[in-house]
Amino acid sequence: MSRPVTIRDVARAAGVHPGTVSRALDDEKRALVNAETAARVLEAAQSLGYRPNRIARGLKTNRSYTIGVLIPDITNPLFPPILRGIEDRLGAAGYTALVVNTDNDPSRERIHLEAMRARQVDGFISATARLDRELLDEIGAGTVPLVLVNRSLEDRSVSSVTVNDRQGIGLAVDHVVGLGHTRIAHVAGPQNLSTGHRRYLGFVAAMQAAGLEVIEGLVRYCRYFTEEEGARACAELLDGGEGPTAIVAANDLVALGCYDALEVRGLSCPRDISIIGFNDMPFVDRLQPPLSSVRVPQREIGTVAADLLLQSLEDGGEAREILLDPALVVRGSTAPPP
Amino acid sequence: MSRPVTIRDVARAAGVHPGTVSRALDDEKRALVNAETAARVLEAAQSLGYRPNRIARGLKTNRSYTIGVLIPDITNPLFPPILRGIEDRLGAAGYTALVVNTDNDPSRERIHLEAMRARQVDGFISATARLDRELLDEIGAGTVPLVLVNRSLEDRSVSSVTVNDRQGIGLAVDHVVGLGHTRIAHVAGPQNLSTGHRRYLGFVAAMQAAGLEVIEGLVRYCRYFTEEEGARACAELLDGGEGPTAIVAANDLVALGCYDALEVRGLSCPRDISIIGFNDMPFVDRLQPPLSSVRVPQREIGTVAADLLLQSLEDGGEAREILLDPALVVRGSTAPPP
DNA sequence: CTGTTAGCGCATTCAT
DNA sequence: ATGAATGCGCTAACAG
Repeated sequence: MSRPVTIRDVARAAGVHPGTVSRALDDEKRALVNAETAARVLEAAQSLGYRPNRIARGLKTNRSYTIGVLIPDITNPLFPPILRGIEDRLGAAGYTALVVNTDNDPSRERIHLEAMRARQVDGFISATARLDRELLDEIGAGTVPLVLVNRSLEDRSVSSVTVNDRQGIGLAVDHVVGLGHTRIAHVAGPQNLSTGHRRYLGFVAAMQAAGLEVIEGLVRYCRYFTEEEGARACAELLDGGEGPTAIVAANDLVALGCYDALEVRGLSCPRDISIIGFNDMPFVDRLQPPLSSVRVPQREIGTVAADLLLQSLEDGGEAREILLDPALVVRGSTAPPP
Repeated sequence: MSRPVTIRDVARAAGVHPGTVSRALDDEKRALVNAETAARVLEAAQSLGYRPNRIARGLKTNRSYTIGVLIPDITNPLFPPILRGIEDRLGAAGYTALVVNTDNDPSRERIHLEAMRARQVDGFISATARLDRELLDEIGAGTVPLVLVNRSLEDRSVSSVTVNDRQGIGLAVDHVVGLGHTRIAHVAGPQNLSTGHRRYLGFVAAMQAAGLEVIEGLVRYCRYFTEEEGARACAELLDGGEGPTAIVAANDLVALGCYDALEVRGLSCPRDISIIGFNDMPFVDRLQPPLSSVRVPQREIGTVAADLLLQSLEDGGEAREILLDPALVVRGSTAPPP
């Protein structure tokens, strides 16, 4: 069981000093070394099957070329494309992603954050809904860059990439308004989550902009972004007696819950009530009826977040907030009011 | 910008030697040190905000507590639950996952594998369809344990966890047979992928076991596990003139393609033709009609794979192959023949 | 029980 | 252009 070959083995084989090998193997410093010698070293390294130990290098250079990625739950269809975007960009730049699921649980977050810091990650990308402010400060206090995904901080102290929720909900509202709806309901997300809250605010703003009243009782709140909560909140809505003709759901999962609530009451979408979601998750085009939704460029969110991080890794520049544009996707779940 | 606090800072603060600090901070070796001293060290570490550098430790101990996870594409709904299972189990054991997407592209695989080895991962979990045999040997030759997910090697030389494809397809075939079908078709997956091939073999075996003939022309092959290929192969099937009454699809995506092909021809599922998928992906229960499928315990695949790896990390035991049981899930896409 | 010493593999001074 | 020496932060073997 042969011990892995080190830079010293290569040095011995090439008949030079380890320091020289280090230089010859470094693209940046190859110039400092005689071309012949360099060639000899390269060849020796090749034939010995030398593999640089980045860990050891990291100890010296204080760079692990590793990025910590915090995700609430990769099982939520929203996150795979984001992670894919992150990973692609990071990989292209020679970085690798350490990925963890936090379930938005502060104690899990803390543990994972600690574990990643201990592994000397060069930066963090967090897609968690609410990284403890305390934890954030802890990170910010250090020199480890951080990029937030799908949320931002009020004080703009850290970089973030988010989709323009307000605009997105505006698209949704304008769409159903254009269809002729006036009694428009909002099944809102959790208000302690920035996306949930911003979408709610966007709904109110869009309604006002359209000259429509936000009817009391036509806004109901989910405690989580789940189908169950969507169904529960939608049931409340339908039992409220205000008779909405369209529902703007805080996201697609919630919209699915609305489908269920309608079905239980024997109502038909879109004949009786139109429903529009948010996120345009995979396969919502195959539901019955196909769900109209607001598409968010998920993969792009990931690539942009990675770019932002890589950049601040290079120049340590200051925090930037990127806002991405959503797009309306009209399918079969929205139609003119009965 | 204060330099991070090291074990030596702690030693100085506690008035002891760095070696002692190292011991006091190690749960396993705390016993070797005076309780009072240990307490003093702990306190000093605490108040200085000491964070051990696992990278440095790894250099010494040759363990990174990091596992490389190779996935074809996290965007494929099959993989998030598996990754989640892996990550949960790994995290509980103090390990963190380095995750990459390979797209089953050998050159990407090689690059990523190299990058992870350079980071001294303690082991690999690969969910890729076909890790180059050469690469495999390269890994196997080293001392880095490897667990394969969703595939195994003919020679059983490396550990793997797979679902019993043969049994799963048997469940599907028996189900439609029980419904009264006899003209049963198989829209098969790529035969160069072990899952695709095993399911095909399983189909043939199950048909024979049921005393049914595998009709020529009622088996069609997809080049990839995608909806497009499913639609294409299913179209071939329908145009073949053999008039199947049931289709056993190699996986859910392929089954979705079959839905499309039927629709194009104005055929109704399940009235004209029954369709059953494989994998039971998220949301297939919400399709129109809800897809009957064979459920594979995806998350469990992940946890078992992680367990296998952790175990071989501990005792270096030999390769084990774990076969997990699938389960039939009957929904609306299967019914008696017309 | 604790201090000493050495060294993991590498990059980087400083000499030469 | 290359060799020598040093140390990143930590653990392990050995003294004492």
